[in-house]
Amino acid sequence: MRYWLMKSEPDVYSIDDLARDGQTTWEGVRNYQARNFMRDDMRVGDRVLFYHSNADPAGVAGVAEVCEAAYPDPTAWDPASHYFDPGATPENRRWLRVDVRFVIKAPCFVSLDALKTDPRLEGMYVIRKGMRLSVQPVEPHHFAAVLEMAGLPL
DNA sequence: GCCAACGTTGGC
DNA sequence: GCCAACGTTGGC
Repeated sequence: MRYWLMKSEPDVYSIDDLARDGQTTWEGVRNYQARNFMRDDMRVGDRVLFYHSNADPAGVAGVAEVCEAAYPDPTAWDPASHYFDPGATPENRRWLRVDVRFVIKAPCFVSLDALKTDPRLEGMYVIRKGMRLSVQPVEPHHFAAVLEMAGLPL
């Protein structure tokens, strides 16, 4: 099993929205590196740190699980979609999405500041300067440390 | 809302 | 293939 961190703006879709819905489609990824991670390395059952970005505070708000592996994202060739990409067509679909299901909300929200100050998390992608990837792999020992900080069992 | 850091685009 | 211009991300 692999571990991931996925960013969502809570004003758009928060951990509480996922708890309510139980499951969601992770559409709108428009970065090739993030897409390639989903396409090449993300599998059903992988665990995901659900991260609130562009939030006050930003940080890890809960855990999700991949429940459907990467498949084409139809919003890419839908002109009415916010995520429409003129370069994508039904012939060259370009972008992918996955489905994730709710696992648990963190009893203790783990702020970005807390992530930055814990020495166990040295080198974690999300705390690197300028790291904007919305889908990023997480080392198993980093994942375990974040779970502990969140007050969650392994 | 500001703006630094990045990624993408397109002219050449 | 370079690189300037532009758009986006996301912390603050």
